[in-house]
Amino acid sequence: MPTIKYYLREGLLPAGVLTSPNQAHYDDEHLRRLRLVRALVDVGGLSIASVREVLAAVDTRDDSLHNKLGKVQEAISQPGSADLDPLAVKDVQEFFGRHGEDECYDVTQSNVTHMLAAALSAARSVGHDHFRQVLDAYLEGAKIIAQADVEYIAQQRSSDDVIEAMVVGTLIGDTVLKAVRRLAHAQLSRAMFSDGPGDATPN
Amino acid sequence: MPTIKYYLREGLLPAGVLTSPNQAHYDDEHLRRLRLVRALVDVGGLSIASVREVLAAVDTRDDSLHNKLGKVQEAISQPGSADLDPLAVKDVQEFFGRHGEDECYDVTQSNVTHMLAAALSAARSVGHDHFRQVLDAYLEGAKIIAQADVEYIAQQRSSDDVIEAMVVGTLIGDTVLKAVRRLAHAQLSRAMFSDGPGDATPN
DNA sequence: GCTATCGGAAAGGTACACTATCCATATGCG
DNA sequence: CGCATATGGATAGTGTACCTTTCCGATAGC
Repeated sequence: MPTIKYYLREGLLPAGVLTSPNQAHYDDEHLRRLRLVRALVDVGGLSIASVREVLAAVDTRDDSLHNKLGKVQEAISQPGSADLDPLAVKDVQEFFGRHGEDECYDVTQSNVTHMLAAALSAARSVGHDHFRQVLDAYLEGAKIIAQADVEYIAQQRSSDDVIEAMVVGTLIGDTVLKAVRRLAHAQLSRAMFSDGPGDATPN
Repeated sequence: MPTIKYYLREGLLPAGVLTSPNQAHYDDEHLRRLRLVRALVDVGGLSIASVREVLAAVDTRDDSLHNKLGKVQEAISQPGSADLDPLAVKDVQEFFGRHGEDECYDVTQSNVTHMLAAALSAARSVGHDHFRQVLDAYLEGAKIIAQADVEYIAQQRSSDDVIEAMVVGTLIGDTVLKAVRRLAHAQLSRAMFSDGPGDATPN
């Protein structure tokens, strides 16, 4: 309960309707919003400041759906470290060139591309400059996943629901994907290294 | 430099060889380890405590490679919130049943399955109980991605390098995948909603 | 009229990741 | 030899983020 007061103070939740100077009314929409905030913080790992940004983007009224989706995507994608290895930036540009994306993004401009470059930069710094080899396969897998995401989002009725489903699907999807990818790793590791059953328990 | 001292204190870096009471020697291995720690913290988003755990698992000597990989995977997979929606647990079990994984994992036992259940639980709590629809497609995409990961890891020479590549590839790969998935989202959104060029810039 | 509760504001607390200071030793330079 | 500087090791302090507690005045309900 004190946490709710805190979120109200931070502007993450809209104030309730004051029925009297000391009585505010909160409806289901408030509860829904609260749970969304908790999901963003707990599962999405977003900071309070990021959540505020996301909600602001979600609540924007006057914009095309595509643009709004883009803005929300930026808000839910926090950039990595500030200083990038120029070689990593080049890796990203080459990757974009390979897939005809070079005209749509400026690597240093968007949070998403910055995230990608920061990750490859980090890989380079620990001696894994060949990690970029996996990029094409990642995109191939990501396309399948994104297709499912889009299909899921397309089930929503209102465009407000589309936006919210996009936020939830992207952030919770990140975690789901993390877990599923690890399951796939374990499956492959089992297939490759395990001589028989019995030593595949994770503990 | 003060940070290095801090990491030494916290046991994240091995102490240097004391050539004299006030002079310690650090070699390339120390530097490599330091960069690994930085990558885990900065890109992987791991806490200092988690990094310590991961390094302990990495430095374990007496274990089969497969088991060691399993232990390291647990260490780099922090579980979600403690209380899970039982329905979400059932979702995960059904998912496992569908893919013949039901014998290999106890949902509440492993960090990875817990992560998955926590994410689906969060989805349910915000009214997206149908998000589990995407699971099968996620696995399909994840298999392609995991295949690339395994191929990358298999390039390593020593089994120590395999373990390290697995840590780096998994954690940095998480971020890379996050970014690539968002790119795929944008691509699809562009294809679906954009009437023409010009409004596809993220800013 | 009396108590319990609520909204709102301000101060306090906790956890984490550093960072700064101190001190004794000891090395390198003149 | 003597002295400034640097180093390892320990202790204490800093900054940030996310809550939590406390207080206050007003009112709702009995």
